[in-house]
Amino acid sequence: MATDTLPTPAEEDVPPQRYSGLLAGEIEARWQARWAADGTFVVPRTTDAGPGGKFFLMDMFPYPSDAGLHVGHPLGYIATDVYGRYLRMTGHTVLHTLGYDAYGLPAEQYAIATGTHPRVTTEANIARYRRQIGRLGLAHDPTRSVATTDESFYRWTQWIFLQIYGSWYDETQGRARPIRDLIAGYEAGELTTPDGRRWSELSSVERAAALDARRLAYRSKVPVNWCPGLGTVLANEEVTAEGRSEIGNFPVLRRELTQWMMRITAYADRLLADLDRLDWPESVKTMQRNWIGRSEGVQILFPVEGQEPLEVFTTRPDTLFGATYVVVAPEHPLLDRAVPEAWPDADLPERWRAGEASPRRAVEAYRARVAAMSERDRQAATGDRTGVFSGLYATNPATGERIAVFVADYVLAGYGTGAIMAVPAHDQRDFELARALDLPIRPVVAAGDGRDPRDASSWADAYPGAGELICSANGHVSLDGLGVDEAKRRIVTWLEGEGLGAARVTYKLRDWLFSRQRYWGEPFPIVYDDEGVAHPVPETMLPVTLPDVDDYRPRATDLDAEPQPPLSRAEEWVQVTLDLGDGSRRYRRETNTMPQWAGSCWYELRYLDPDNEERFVDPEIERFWMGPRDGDDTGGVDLYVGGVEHAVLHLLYSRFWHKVLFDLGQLSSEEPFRRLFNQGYIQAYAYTDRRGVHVRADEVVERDGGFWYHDEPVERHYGKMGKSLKNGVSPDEMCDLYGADTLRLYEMAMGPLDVSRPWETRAVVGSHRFLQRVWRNLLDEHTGVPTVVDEPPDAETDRLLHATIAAVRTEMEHLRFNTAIARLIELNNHLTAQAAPVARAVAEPLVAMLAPFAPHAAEELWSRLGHHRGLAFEPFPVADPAKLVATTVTYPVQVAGKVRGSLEVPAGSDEQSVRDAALALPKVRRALAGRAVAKVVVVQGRIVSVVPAAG
RNA sequence: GCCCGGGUGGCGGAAUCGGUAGACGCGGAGGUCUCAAACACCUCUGGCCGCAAGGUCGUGCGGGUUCGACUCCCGCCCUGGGCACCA
Repeated sequence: MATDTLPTPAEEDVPPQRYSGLLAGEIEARWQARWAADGTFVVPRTTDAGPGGKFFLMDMFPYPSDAGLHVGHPLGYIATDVYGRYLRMTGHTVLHTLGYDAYGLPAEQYAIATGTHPRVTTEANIARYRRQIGRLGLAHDPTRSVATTDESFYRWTQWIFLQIYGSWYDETQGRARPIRDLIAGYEAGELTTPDGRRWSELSSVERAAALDARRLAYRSKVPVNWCPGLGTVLANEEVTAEGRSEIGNFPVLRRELTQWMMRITAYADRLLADLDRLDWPESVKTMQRNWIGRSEGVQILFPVEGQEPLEVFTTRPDTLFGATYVVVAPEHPLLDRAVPEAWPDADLPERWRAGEASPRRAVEAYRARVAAMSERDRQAATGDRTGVFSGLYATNPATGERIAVFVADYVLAGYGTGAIMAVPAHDQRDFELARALDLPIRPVVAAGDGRDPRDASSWADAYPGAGELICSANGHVSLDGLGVDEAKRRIVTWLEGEGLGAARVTYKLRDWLFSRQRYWGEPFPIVYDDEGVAHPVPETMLPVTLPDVDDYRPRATDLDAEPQPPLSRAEEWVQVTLDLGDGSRRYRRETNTMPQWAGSCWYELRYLDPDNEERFVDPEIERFWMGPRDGDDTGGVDLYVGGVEHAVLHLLYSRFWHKVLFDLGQLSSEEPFRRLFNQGYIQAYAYTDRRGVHVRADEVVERDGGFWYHDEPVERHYGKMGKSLKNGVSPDEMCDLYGADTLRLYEMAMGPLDVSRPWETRAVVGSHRFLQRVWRNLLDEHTGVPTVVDEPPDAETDRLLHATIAAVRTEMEHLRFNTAIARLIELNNHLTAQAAPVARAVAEPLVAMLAPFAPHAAEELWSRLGHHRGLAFEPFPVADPAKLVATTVTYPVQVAGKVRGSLEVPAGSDEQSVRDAALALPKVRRALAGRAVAKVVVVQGRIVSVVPAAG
């Protein structure tokens, strides 16, 4: 817009000391400089908080993107800052800082596109974030702001990796232990090696393998999303629905590759159980519970002709008599060795054979087809059930029947045992395959929904519900007539007695794929010897620094080649001569890097002790800030605020690392985050013209019930704020226009913290006007001199002040900043309406209460009111209980449930006098219209309800 | 499909041990100031009927409990999010 070409309006019209955006900007710069110079918010490296206690306050740290901030980003940061400032004013020692999650893909992709080193991009982005966030006046400790890309930080990320690598999970003790205990256990014969041989009989390579089999960080061949075009594996969310890479649109295949894994599944039960001890939103706990996916079932052995018995997992052992076939996952190892060369029977149904000449060919074709599909495709294809006969037969251990073993993609290799007993009558998926391949369906639970309980031929779907067991007896056990739960118990008892099965708990949670074929991440502190055995890099040699390379691109190779991470081409770095205790030898470094989650798994700990060069965190300091408080407390950060998008991954991974470190005696706290709060998001309207192209949202006007862009009608929708929708608003713009204090106040006033809401730039002026009015009530707008008087306030104002203090304190404690602000506005509106000089005894508490929200303006007012010490550590006002007691009470009076009048009586009036006064009200008498009074309800201090007689 | 949230004026929201629905803010209308505009300030602002006094309807929909229901109970509808072949 072209305002800058118009004559400047007469500035002298505006009083020089009016609280304008310009003045706010000047004040803010001044106070920020003073806080920085005085080190106001630097937290001493203390382990003594004094009588007020300590508080460790944290935000989820940002990834510094090149797009910079929009006004939605700092919502949580402002909220924690407001709360932190309140806590300081109520005597707490507050630890609050902000670091940067600086490894990540965008910087790497920018490097691929432009050749700029990711470190250059990242550092520039961090600097920009610091400047933008700094303008908001957040009371962070600047000396504790870390970045995950700092050598002094990732050195300890690598160190923690080595701790995990150097540990195993002792199931009997339910905790991680150092690997040397495992070696001792193997040596002493207390623990059996994977293949059962004695430790002393194993070669060095075999010993390494025996240890790797139980390490918490281990290498394994796992199916991954392999993208040959990009030369890397991809995360599921980087693969499109069409099974191609989001970037470049290359085909993505499922492929088994050797990758680093973290044995998070060892912690499944503790990660689940300890959720109950955390003060987290119930929704996040539920998501984690679902993700961990504990289910109790039974593992049952099905004998297979000519083979080892097949183990299946089921949660419905009660339906064992209805198992008419068995299904194994396409990846099941049984298929690698046991599939026969020829069909066992000449007259097999055509559909079982999939048109192939032999089971081996049928299974191979099926496996190849499944392997070519992405996980997504595989799950999308639920409509058409497919499967082939393996040529093998098993025996149902309950009925003794010979039943066929099928291969079908709906059975997943990674869950349970990768094999199921199919009960088509009572499982929908089994039912569908049975219908598709014409397999027998035998009901064993009587359906109570009207269908024929004994003949499934007319059923439209499976019956998964409860009911009475039928057709479920052999010579040794009978379930007939039992309910599902009782039948489960009885069959399990029988199976266990026969040695055919055992109760087992299974989890959906999988081990964590921890390596990436990328450049911009933490190198693994691992080297390999000539035999391919992995060795940890000694702690004293950390960090293993990330070398420079000239090409950040993962190498595009042919389909079958192993991926070549960018680091593999840094030959001088890869080849290393080390003395690991047996003399100098040549080793090759691990060339994968860690995933972006690594740094965020432990950054809260580094905030505590960022300069420590001896340890990742000093134990005393960790105990002080994060240690458990009482019997069942887990310890952890006192309040962690961030978006709900991290409900599962980040918050599960960091819990896992924390627990490992706790088990190893490195930490006193059992959980990283004692209390979690999810803030909502700020979203924004976006507008498209009739071509569907986004137009600049800040140039759209609302008129005649529609939206217009340069006199063209446009359509409005709602979405994320950002460049692509042309609806971004930066905090800088708001600071320029109104000042940071206004922006802070607006973001806190627009709604409860946990609720998402639309941004509305034109509404920001409301918060600005409020500050302007406070300013005008306390200072002369022309001279800037305080106008407050030392006389005491009138009784009404005094009561309102104390009621406000009490209310604001309550709201602040509960993070309800929007209603706290509303109370402050009400108090100030009252002062405005009085149109008289404000008493100092009101002005000062008002300024102090404003300080958490608008710290710069509050400091400025505080100082102009004659205080030389800053406001940051001034005590928050305390309400005088004597002044909270009202002298009169106003009762609304209802007649027949409708409010007809109101009644003011002295506080403490007895019920009888309230009732009499209410009935005497003319409006009440009129509403009664001559009817008799059946009953009068008087709720002390609340309401009077008059019930007229019927008729 | 399963599991969590959430539906209140034109808009963001307030009020839930059941007790005057719409605090506070935006927007809107009118006014003051100004040559004028912007800023600022003042008044009004849920719908309908009414000159007014007042009446009446009203918290997604339909029932219920109660002197009294946004709040509790039953049955729906809509919507945001998470998970999704987990045997």
